[in-house]
Amino acid sequence: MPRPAAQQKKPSWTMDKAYEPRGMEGRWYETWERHGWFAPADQGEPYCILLPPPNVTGTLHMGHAFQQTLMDALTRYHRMHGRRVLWQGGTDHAGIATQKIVENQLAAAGKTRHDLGREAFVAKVWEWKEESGSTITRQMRRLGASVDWTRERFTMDPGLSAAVRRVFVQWYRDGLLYRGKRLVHWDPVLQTAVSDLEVNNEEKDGSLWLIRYPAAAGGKDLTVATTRPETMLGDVAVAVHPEDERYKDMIGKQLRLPLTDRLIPVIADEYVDKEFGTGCVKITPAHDFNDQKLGQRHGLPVIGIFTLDAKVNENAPVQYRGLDRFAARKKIVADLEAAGLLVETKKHKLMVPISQRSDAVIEPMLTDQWFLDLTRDTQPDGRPGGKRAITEPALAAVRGGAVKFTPENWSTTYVQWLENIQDWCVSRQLWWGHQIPAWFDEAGNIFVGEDEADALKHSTIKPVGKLRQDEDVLDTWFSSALWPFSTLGWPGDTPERAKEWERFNAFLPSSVLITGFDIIFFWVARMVMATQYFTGRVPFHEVYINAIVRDAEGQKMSKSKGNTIDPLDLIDGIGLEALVQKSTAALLIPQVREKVEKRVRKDYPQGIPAVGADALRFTFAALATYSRTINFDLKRCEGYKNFCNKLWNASRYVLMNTEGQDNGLSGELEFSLADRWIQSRLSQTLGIVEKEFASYRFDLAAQALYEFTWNEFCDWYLELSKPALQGEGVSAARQRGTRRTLVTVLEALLRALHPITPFITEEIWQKVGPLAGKSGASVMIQPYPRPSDFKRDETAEQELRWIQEFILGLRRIRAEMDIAPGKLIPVLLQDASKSDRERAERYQPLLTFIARLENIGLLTGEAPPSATALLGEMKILVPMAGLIDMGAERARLAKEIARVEGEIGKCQTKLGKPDFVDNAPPAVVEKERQRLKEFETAVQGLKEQLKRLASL
RNA sequence: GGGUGUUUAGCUCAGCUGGUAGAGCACCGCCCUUACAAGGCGGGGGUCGUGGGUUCGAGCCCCUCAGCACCCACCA
Repeated sequence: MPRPAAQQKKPSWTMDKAYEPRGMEGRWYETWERHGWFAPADQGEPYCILLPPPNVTGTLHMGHAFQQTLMDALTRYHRMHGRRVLWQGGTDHAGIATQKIVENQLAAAGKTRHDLGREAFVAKVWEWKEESGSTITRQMRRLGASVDWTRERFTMDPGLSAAVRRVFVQWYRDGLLYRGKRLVHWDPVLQTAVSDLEVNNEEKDGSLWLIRYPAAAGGKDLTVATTRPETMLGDVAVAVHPEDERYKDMIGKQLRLPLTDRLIPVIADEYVDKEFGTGCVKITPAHDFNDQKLGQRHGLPVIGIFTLDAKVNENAPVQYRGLDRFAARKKIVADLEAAGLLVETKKHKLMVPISQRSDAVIEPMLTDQWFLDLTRDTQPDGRPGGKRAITEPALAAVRGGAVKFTPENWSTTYVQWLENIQDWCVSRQLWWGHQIPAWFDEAGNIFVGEDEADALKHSTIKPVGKLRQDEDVLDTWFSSALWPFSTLGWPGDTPERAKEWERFNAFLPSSVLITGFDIIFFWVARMVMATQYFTGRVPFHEVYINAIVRDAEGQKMSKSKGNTIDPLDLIDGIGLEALVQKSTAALLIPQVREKVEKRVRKDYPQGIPAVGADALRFTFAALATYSRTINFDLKRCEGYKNFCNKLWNASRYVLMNTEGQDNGLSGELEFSLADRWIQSRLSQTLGIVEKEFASYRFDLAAQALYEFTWNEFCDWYLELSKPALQGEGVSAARQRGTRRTLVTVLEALLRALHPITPFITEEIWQKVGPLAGKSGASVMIQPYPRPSDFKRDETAEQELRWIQEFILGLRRIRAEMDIAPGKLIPVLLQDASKSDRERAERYQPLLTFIARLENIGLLTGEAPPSATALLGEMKILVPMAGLIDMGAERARLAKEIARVEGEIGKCQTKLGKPDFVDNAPPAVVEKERQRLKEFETAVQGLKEQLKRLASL
């Protein structure tokens, strides 16, 4: 068959034969960024997403990549819908993490931060930040994240720091920030307080020691049970339950505290559980949260026995001083035993508080700290608005639906935490961070203000001597809590910043926050609290809680397990040796190294193939169900790379057939059935995508696009277009119609896929867009396709279903009868209805081409021995004449009959129940009857065929 | 102790208001057919964790139990 001239010549289309992501991705990203297309448009309804600012110390991990893929998909999707989109990016100064990195560098040189002094040390951290702080933002670019980098912020920027000071001062002046000597979670290694959220409780095997405390004067000795014998040096009482008959007579009497010369009272408190241990509890208010409360109730003294690095201090007998708390424990237990006071040592499982940052065991420690009041019902001076002024609005926002969680049940987690919240310890004994805007005079008076002058101005008292600024800095999350408004220029409602203020009004509240459940308390709740307090607005309308990324087996990814994957290694690929090297480089313990190496070699015998950013992104989208974990499987990722390749090759086909041709941009157009069908299917698909994007079901949106692309566009439409373009006797108008459909459907599909797979769609769109009559520099600034852009056509869908069944029936015969794919076969139609005959006539060229038929005939008279396919009541016969194996066909028919009879049985049972017929909606009953009828017709036809074959 | 999620094919998961159990991967055949072997065509495979209830009808709604996972709190 002669090809059109344009195809015979060297084709002008220039796409490589196989999809190759390397190269195109960097090129396109650079182009997008250079053109400023990530910046919000000047008009349109605002849409804003806040990037959870990654730590400047960080590198991109799978969790980031997943989360950012979803954010970018939404950003691009809404940008293409003509909205004024801001994806606000930036990084977090990450107090402890960052300070530790620089301290470790110093340690390598044998120095500590104290050798440098505060100013020089902080300067050094800034230096490090300028050098290394952009690693993660570079990596985000590789992923395609369309963050507006021109407005990137850092939590220690001057503007954000000003916001931090303003907030601190305002809360202080509103009576919600206070300083006090309180028991806090103390990290003895980092030597700073941490908040309750930064403490993990881990179950450990420990002991329960029973220790006898002798009676001082009369009465009996009491035996206490403790998991921390060393704290006995700070004991101030022994508590028993007031109703405990065993000890009632001892209440109010004195005991001799072993190893010391102190006398302590026996007190009664209902806090004590009679059933646990011995029913006698030693009370150490300085080093236990419960004991502290109890001590306060009873007006007991507080005796701290540890230094800030958790060594025994001068309050203890001299022989224990200077011992580390664990060494002290050993010695004390030994000494008690020697004194005959250790009654028993039992094995005991207990929860040990561990610092998230250093893995050190937390020591409750009495220190001066700043707290944000989240619990008091009234302010100290009785001013109005003090009734949980910060937390109540945050609860109301979620309860009232102003802030909506997806999946919805996370709101329960949020609400329950806020209902039981404790005051937030916001001060940290670090150098890297926002230094607290408070000053002390030499008499210890506190002056709070945005600067020293402001602090003095607002104070009613005269400072004594020189002022000295509080050495401490604020918890990193303090500035993170302000992110929704500090990044938009707050505080700054001044004329010279009018433009910025306009943005503030446009983008606060932001549209949706995408984040992990692990920081609902750390960050989400605190943003709601702070933003409402200072702006009167919620920070965002919706919170989408994304899943945690696990490995293919559902295991948590961790470096020491060796099951982490670097998203960049997926994008670029990595060889086995390089991967082994990289996975083990940071591991210090030889056994762990060995284990990890083994695992890597087993999991990735070939290393990791390069799949490109688009395939990785598509994988994330496809995995993004409402489930709370997703298992990342490399296999799945490779599958989506194949999808990209499929799209690539389909595009090559389209270009091959349309480039340099008359694609019907003008002139007479006639759309074939297939043309109308694929447009209808696309319309339907776009409807699903729209719905699923709106509900954050990225998996379903991705699935709809995947299935349309592969199962409908490629598997059917492209095949159906072949006879239309290559077949003989097809009118020019009709060929134009098909070419027009090829380019318009593909062009729209590329736009539809762009938010998920930005690079490949851009690369192809550059070629396909113009053919579809689109001008514009990039697909990313084109309008997103709408369902109404393509016509739904129910008739075309029905017609095409008939064609598909016709072809599928014949394919099955071909496959099961083992007829070569190229072999032309004759077909006879039996019991064809009028509409069957008309369809067969109308689509004869199409069917002949696709199913490789010799001809289609209508059966007149007796049927020859044939293989049979059913299409409704019609039988499609392939006469056997040398082609068909009779035994195989009999077996095939028998199998099919058995299947249909099974269905008939089910239908009959159902319809045989009066309950069903009488109670089910008539439409359902009718549908069931219809099904039964169809099955009966089918089975009858099949049986006839079987009988005919049997008689031969 | 309080809370949440989860249990569907060999594996990983969909199944949205109850009405004929699906996908990808893996597996088994046939095929290098000029868009694509990173592919095409065909096929096998599930009593939906257990026990009950509601309903004409339950993978889906209610209750029981069990397994798995996570969060918060915590008795020294």
